This record gives sequence, structure tokens and C-alpha cells, in this order.
Amino acid sequence: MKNRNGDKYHRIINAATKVFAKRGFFHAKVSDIAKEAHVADGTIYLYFENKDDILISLFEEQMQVVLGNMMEEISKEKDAVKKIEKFALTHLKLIELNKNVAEIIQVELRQSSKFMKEYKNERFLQYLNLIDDIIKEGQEQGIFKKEIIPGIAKRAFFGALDEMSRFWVLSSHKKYDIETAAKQISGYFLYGLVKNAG
Amino acid sequence: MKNRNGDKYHRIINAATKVFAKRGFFHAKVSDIAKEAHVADGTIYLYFENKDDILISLFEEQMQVVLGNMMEEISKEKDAVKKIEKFALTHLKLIELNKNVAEIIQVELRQSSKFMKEYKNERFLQYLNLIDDIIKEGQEQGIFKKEIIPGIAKRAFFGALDEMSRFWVLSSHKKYDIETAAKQISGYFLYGLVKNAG
Amino acid sequence: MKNRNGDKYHRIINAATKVFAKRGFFHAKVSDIAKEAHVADGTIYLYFENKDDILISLFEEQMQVVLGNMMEEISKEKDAVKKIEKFALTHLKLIELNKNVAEIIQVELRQSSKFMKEYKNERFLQYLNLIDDIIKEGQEQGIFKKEIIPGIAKRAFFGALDEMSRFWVLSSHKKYDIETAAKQISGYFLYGLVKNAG
Amino acid sequence: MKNRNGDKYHRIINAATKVFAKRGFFHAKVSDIAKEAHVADGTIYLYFENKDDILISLFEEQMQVVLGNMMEEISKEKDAVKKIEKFALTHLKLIELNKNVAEIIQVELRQSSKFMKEYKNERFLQYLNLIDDIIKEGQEQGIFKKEIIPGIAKRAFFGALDEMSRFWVLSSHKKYDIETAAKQISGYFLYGLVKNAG
DNA sequence: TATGAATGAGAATTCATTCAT
DNA sequence: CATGAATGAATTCTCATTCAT
Repeated sequence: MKNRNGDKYHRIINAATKVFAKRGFFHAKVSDIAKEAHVADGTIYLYFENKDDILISLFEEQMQVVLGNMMEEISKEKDAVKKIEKFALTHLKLIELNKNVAEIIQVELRQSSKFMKEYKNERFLQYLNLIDDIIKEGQEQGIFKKEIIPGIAKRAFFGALDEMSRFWVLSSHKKYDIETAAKQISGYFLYGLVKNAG
Repeated sequence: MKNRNGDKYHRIINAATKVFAKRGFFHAKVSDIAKEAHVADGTIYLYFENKDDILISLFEEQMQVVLGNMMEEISKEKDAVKKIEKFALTHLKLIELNKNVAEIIQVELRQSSKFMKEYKNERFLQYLNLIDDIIKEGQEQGIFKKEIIPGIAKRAFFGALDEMSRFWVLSSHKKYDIETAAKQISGYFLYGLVKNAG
Repeated sequence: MKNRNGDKYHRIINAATKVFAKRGFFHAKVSDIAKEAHVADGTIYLYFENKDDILISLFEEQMQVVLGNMMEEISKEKDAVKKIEKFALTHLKLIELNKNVAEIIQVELRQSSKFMKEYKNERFLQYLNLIDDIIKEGQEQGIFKKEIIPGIAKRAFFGALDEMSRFWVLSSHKKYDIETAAKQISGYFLYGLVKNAG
Repeated sequence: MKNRNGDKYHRIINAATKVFAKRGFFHAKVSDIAKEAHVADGTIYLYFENKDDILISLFEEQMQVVLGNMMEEISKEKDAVKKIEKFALTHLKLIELNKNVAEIIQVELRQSSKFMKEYKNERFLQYLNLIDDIIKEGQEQGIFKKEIIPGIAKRAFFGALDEMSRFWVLSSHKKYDIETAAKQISGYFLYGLVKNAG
């Protein structure tokens, strides 16, 4: 069993985050990660099964943090509407906070059907289900329409935020600020584009 | 100069579509594409610069068709609301129609920093701008709220549809049918989740 | 049997001379020669066995001309001393006259042990033997020292001229003019470096 | 950074010497060199940049030795005439001592426009300048004619020796022994072919 | 634990040559 | 005779992973 604690483990994760973001997973060399982490090539394999495992571990580690942050932020709000708004804002802020990680998750992890198909992405599903919970809650509270299918809505909402992040991650500059984008996107979902809708 | 017409060119494109969808771009071997297309390895290079060029060409070819179809479908509707609904339905139908192509575009091309950064993705931007146009039209018609920022809304709407497609592409079965999903997603955007919104 | 006459044969030889001089034999592509000669790739093979054969034929053709010129020039002189001087001058002039051919013979044909070992280089030996003949003649006339071994001297003299040519062929500019170089080199061989020698 | 010391580096150099001499540079496979050196293919690239680098390194290594030997031998003689004689003898002896290396330098390296043009052949120029120095010294001592141009003479003398070596390297047997050939060639240069010259 | 030299499988691409037209 | 599209063999170099120290 690999040692998941200790200084070196996190040094390697952080080094990998830099290198993957810079070169992309396929073009990143394990030896570059080792160099960045100031360990020997072979040392990597005391902490990770293989190169894939570095990427997955990186993702798991980061999602753990993101999940925790998001749950904490959402729990501060009681109202489902506020929760949706808070989710959008927090998501985009988290992306902004760690662009490297965001880029890797966006670009590398989802890139490969290998990862998306073979790796049962539990953390991501948990993250999505935070939205699911909010929607169901809203429906139970009688705030959200009962005909909304949460399984679809959660993906639609996440997809909307995610596409925005991708745009930011891949462009060098942001045309719109985070608060505006979050407000807009949660606005569409909550109240629609149509005037006097309902 | 590469020969972009003729039988072989399309045989290779089609073979590549299959192989990329199955193995992923990086793990796909040019020789496998050749085998699938029933041509010699070297023949590939009479029609394409290199492996990257196959992927880009595949994308360009397909987007041309998709763009055409989408424009035709949308032009049938006059009302901005109907156009949004039609866009959602048509998008999901097109994905359904050619899962392999969808998977490649989803997973290999759009996600890859290599391609997304270095390759100025004109067709994709054109596709997004179809949404932009509808929203502006809706605003001009006084149907859509004027505070909507089309540049954000187009990405949010596309992202929502796209995440749904990814889900379908990567899962083996569809939990919801296309019409339902399209109706739901366009519904969120048009009228919001909130009861009596507006 | 390949057709060794006709317009196309010489067009190809000339095209190959250009292309080999520019790219080197190994890096020259048959298709480039074809393009330069304004014939189809396949047409080359109606006139030559293969790529090697082009090089050998080119050499044979050129050496035929060079041999003829040299024999004619030498025959104009009666005196062995004058003949040596004439040989040096003519050799360097011929090199100068056709730098491309010279470069190929220098660089490509002799480069490969393949050619030098397997290809019995008759023309070259004939060329060397012109020197041999002059030396023997000089010895018979009592002008040249009888202890000179013509088999060694011919190579030494040729080598001296050849090294000078290589220097010219590979540098872009000539530091010394042809007449000076020829006079110097034949001078060394005829009279030596040592003052009051003999 | 490549490791230029140690056992493996020289094992690879020696293996390459054999393989290049046998097959010629272009036809030599890196994997053959690896096999001959009893290392893995990849190991070659821990010690050399690429295949070209093996050839260049081989040349540099050998020229270092040859230059050293030649300088030592020449320094033993005080007289310019003796030095010329010693140069000729030593050159041919060194060639004889390592035929493989000689063949590679003769055939592969010096002949290749690729290497001769792109690779600034410092060692070779240093070697040539040993002759230059002797000639100038002889002129200063009043032994050699002052009208001799050392820049031409050094090439002529080297060329003469070199052509003799090429002949030996490419033939399987030697018609003349080294001492005779050296004596003859230095004799031509020192005293000329002509009787009672000077 | 840690190292890093060594391994060797693996794949894209080139281009001389062929042959159906 | 001429063409040029098609072939497919052939080879360098990379880099994840191992293992002796």
C-alpha cells in the first residue's frame, strides 16, 4: 500500500499539478514531476502506483477540498434559491482560486475516455448531488416547480457553470467578473430568460 | 497538397472516427486507422498532414454538417422561445445520431488544451453564436429580459446541453429520453426553476 | 534494359545533379528529382534501376566527359613537367566549372563504403592512371627520378589536388585563385619544398 | 546532461566504431550499436543526443588521441624536413593502427556534406595546422622556399597522405609498406619528382 | 525509504518502388 | 512510353517503470 501521508506525497501532488497544467497529462514526464518535487524519479513510485494514479489522486485530493468548501458554503444558506446562487458563486470562485487544478480537471481528467469510463468518479458525483439535493429541497419547500427532474437539472446547472469555467481556463483573460457571471447563470436557472415567466 | 475529396479521404475520416471513439486520440494508432479504412499506413499521409490533422479534419467536417443542420432547423422557427427549444432538441438529436463523433468532440477535441489552445476553433464559435443570435433576437423582440448578457447565456445554455450529452456519451444507457431532456433544459433557461418566477 | 539515350535520360541526370548537390544523396528524394526533371516519379524507373543507379550513372557520365577533356589537354603537352602542370590546372578548372558535379563526386559517391567497395570504380582508376602514365613517361625521358613509385605518386598527386577541391567545394569562397593553387601544387610535386633540392 | 565518462560511454563509442565501419553511418542502426555494446537501445540516449552525436563524439575522441600522438612525435624532431617526414610516417601508422576509425573518418565524416558543412571541424583544422606550423618554421629557418603558400601546401600534403590512406582503407591489402609510402610521399613534397630540381 | 541509471516496448512517419491505367 | 496514387517496410527516439544499491 502506498503511503498517502507525509511531506513527499503532497510535494509530488503539487509538483504534478504544475507540470500537468503546463504540459498536459500526456506530455508531462514523470521525471519532470520528480524534478519539480525535488525527489528522485523512483520515489514517485513509492507514493503512486503509476502516472495515471498521480492524476486520479490529484483529482481526489482536490475534490475533497472543493466538496468540503462547497458543503460548508451551502449550509450557510437556508433558502433553496439562495443555495443555488451560492453554489454558482462558490463554484466559480473555487475555479478562480486554483486555475491549475481547474485546468487539469477540465482538460486532462475529462479528456480521456480512459479516465471517464474506467474510473468511477465518485467525488464528482457527490459534487453533482449537492445540486440535486438543493433542487429536491426547493421542490419540497414548494419553491421550485415540481415538474423539474433533478437528475437533469443538476447536470444542466453544473454544465452551465462548467462551460463558463472552461472558457475562463482556456482564455487568458476574463471578460466578465465572477459575481456577474454567477449572478447571471443562477438567474437563468432560477427565473429564466423570458420576461414575466413562471 | 493534400487531396480532400474522393473515396479514400472519407474512408479514413470514418475509420478514424471509429478508432478515436474506441481508444481515445492518444491511444489510437495510425496503423489501426489505416487497417480500419483498408488502406496502407502511408496512404493516410497522402490525405492528412499527421495524426493531429486527422482529428482536426474530422472535427471540421462534422461541424460543417452540424452547423448546417442546426441553422436550417432554427430558421424554421420565428419565435425566439421556439428557437431555443428547437436548438436544445436538435443539439441532443444530433449527438444521438452520431455518438462516435460526439464522443470525440466532447472528449478528445474540446477537452484537449493542445487543440483548444493552439487550434482556433472557428466552427465551434460559430455554433455558439447561433445561440447568441437567438438571445439577442429575443431581447430585441422584447421577449427576453434585457439584463441577460448573451455572451454568458450562450455558454451557459450550451454548457447545459453539453453536460447532458457528455453524460449520455459516457454512460451506456440513457435514463431520460431526448425530448424530455431537451424540454427540461430549454424549460429551465426560458422559465427558470422557480414557481411564478419573472 | 534501360533506355540510356533521349531527352528524358539527360534531364533526369541533370535534375539529380542539382538535387544531390543540394540535399545529399541520402536525403535527396526520388520524387524531388522527378519534379526537377518535370517527369513523373515512375518515369525515373524507366531510365534507371534505382536511386543508386542514378548516382552511379551520373558519375559515369561526368567522368567520361572529364576524362575526355583531361586527355585532350594533356596530349597538347609533350614534356612530362608541363603535363603535370597542365593536369593540376585542368583538374581544378574542371572542378570549378561544375561545382555541383564535383560536390557529388567528392561528397556523395565516395561517402559510402557501399559505393567505394562494391562499385568497381573504373573511370576513376582510368583518371588516376593518366597521372601514372605521365610519371612513367617522365621517368623514361630521364626527367623524373627513377626511384619514384608511380602507383604511390599518382595517388599523392591526385590526393593533393582533391583535398584542395574539397576545401573549395565545402567552403563558400576561394582564398586562392585556381592558377595560383595549380601552380603551387604542381610546384611542390615537381620541385619540392626544400630550397636547392634535387 | 550527458555522461561522457565511465564504462558505458566508451563501450558505445567502440561498438559504434565497429558498426559504422561495417555498415556505413546511414545504414547503421542504433539498435545494432546497442546490441554490439551490450546495452539497451535507450541507454544510448543517456550518453548521446542522437545518432549524429555518436559519430561526432567518436571523431572528437579519436582526433584528440591522434592530435596528441602527432604533436608528441613531431616535437621530437627539430628539423623541418625531419618533421615533415615524421608527420607522413606517423599519419600512416596511426591510420594503420585503427583501420575502423580511419574508415569512418575517411568515408563517413569527412565526406558528408552534412557534417562537413554544419559541424565546425575544429580538431581537423588543428591537425592540418600542425603541417602549416612545420612549413612556416621551415621557411623561417631558410630551409623551405619562401614562395610556398602554407595554406595550400598543408592541404596538398594532407591530401596526398589522405588519399593513400583511403586507398588502404578501401582496399583489402596493402601493395606498399608504410615506411615506403611515407618516405615516398614526404620525398615528393620535400624534393620533388624532378631530377636535380631546386 | 530513497535513488537514478538502465531498460525496452512502442509508434509516427518517410519514401523508394510498383503497377494499373 | 508515361503517369502518380498507393504501398508498407523500416527505424529513431521517448519515457514509464524497475531494481540494485
